[in-house]
Amino acid sequence: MVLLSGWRMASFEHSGDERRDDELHRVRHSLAHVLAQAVLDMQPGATLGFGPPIKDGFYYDFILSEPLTEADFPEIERRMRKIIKKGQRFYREDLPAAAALARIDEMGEPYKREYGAELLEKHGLQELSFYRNGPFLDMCEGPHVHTTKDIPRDAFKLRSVAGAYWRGDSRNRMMTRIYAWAFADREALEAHVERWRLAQERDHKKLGRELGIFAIDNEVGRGLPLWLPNGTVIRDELEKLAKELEFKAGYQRVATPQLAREALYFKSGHLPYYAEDMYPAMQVVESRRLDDESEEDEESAPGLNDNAGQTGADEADSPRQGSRQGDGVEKMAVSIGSSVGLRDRATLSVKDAYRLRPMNCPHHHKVFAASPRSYRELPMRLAEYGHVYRWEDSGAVGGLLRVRGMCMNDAHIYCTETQIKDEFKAVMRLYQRAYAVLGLDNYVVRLSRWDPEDPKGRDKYVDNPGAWARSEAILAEVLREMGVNYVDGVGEAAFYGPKIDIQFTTVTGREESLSTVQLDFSQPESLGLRYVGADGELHTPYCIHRAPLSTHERMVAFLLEHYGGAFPTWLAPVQVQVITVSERFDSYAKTIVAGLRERMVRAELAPSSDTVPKKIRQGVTMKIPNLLVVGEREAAEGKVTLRRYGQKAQHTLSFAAFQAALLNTIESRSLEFLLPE
RNA sequence: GCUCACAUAGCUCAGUCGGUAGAGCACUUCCUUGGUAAGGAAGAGGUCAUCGGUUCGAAUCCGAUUGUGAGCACCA
Repeated sequence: MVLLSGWRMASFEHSGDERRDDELHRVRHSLAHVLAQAVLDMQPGATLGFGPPIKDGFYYDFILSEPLTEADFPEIERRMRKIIKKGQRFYREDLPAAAALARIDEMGEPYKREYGAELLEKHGLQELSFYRNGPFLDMCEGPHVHTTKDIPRDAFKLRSVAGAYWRGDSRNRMMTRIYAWAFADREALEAHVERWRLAQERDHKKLGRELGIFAIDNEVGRGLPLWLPNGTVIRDELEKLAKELEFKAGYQRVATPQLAREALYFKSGHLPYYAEDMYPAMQVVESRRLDDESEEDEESAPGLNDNAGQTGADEADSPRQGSRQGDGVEKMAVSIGSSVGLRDRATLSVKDAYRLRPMNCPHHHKVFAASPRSYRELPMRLAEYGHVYRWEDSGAVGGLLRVRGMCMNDAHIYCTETQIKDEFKAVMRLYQRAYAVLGLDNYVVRLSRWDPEDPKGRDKYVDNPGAWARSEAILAEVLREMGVNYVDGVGEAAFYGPKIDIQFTTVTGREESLSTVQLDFSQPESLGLRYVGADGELHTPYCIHRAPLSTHERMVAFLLEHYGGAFPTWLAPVQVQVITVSERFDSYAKTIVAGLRERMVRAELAPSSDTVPKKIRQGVTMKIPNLLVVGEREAAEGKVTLRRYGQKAQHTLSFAAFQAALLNTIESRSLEFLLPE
């Protein structure tokens, strides 16, 4: 290896950042270069994007002439190991702006060129750094290992190939991204892969099928889950919990329809801001037969598609609307009324249009508006587990996490400005209580703010900078006063105001919002909500939107993964299963089951034709929390033998004692079974 | 929506070179009455996602569509 002038050995530089200087970080970053070298070796014309280290390894983005698939992984890995074995040294060179750009031009890397120019111009860098190892040259800020021999050859594994937009912007070209795991040694890699494999076992889609929680049928529709009996039990229990907590917190329940006329959604701001996320309109069409001789109304026939003309929606401006037509949206528009004989000579006009609701708030606002309100009624807290429907992108829909029809633990709190903080705190306490009951503690609180710099700003957020600043300050104050740690989420706000979101990570490593509390300074005004203040004047209330228990869909998905399907007794679809040692004890078992069911315990008798081990196995497979084994010993003395899920130790106790303990466990929603002293 | 992969029984999967479909579990019936993770036997169950093409012949090869998964973008 000839050391070019200007190049120095990589290991001499230090960035001063402790994490970045971390050895594993260097190894991962260097492996990304080794991967790129191997891929360029196989496809000499490939173009490079970014190739950074990530939390469990690294990736590299390419534009390839021939698609790579996972079938190519063994060959790529083989070449990578070969490169590592060569002991290529990493050399660094810093070039001043002009020379750096010339160097990138020589490299023929248009994406590196774009980024390099941006670093120099926007970020004001004076020079750019380059790294070379063997024949591979990359514009890169480092750091790297000293030589490829410093990279363990058996501690990385290519994971998956995926598409990713250049600079994370869907207007840009899609590149091919290769993800890989990488660790300090083989044991760490294998342990990680094993943890990852175990996590897949907890995937809610797998557990949901195995435990009979939900099913999705394509004839019903994508993202429209069917709740099976076991899943419906969990929903009912969650609703019961929410209703109790909300009743105690002074909420009132309401019930409102799942659709409304379009005009409501123009006023609320949903159609101007979120039309592309709503199901298409259901149009009420009026048809009138034409006489053969009078054809003057011919041009009004296209009115069937002329939704905008009727409603004022400027949907032509929505860039996504056009692309969705291929998705069958046009065909889904429903004609109500006289659709008979449309092929005959008839003229059509849209009389009215309805939309499935994407959110419950406009309906609740209308409940508020149903009668004149006084400040004495505030804060008014209106709650409903409301069904909403959203036209999620096809690529986003999956399992219970992203669905097109969902049921939300929703409520809207109407209050005065001075009440906002206390109400927000009360909501935060309510979700903290709910989470404590459910045993959830692995979440992150995010203050979701608007992004005034967002190029799509006007289309994405209500344009009222002063209100944004005030409301964001109130939320930050609430969090500070409550001593809640939170992360900043610029650009994560709702269109009508900032939010406090509770973020969870799924077993597959994806972060999703579970709960949300939002401050709305926009909708009450646009819907003309008013109350009479102490001063006798009309005022507009503030509105807090909140969903501590999320949607049933998302909450059950998280709970399935959180508990690994083994629900605490109060939530379990089957709380007790009775297993008889022989059919001779069926009548005793039936008495037990009937007694428990009389007290609303979800108890069942296992089928009697199976052997005891088989019945135990099935009960365990279904993750039933409490199995009761009864035979001669128990029947004679009115006892039961309790076998708790996941525990070898068993307890034989009188049925009366068991029942009392069980009812206590359920009543208190304990995560553990409360055995008698 | 985008990139890549995948689609065989309710579930998990096999199916060779293109020659007319297989296993285990689950299900049904019968036998077994068994004390802590699969007792035994028999039976039933498939338009190989859909549509089209190539071929004497397609689960198998090609194309389109739909769906699923991973990732990206999106996410009230």
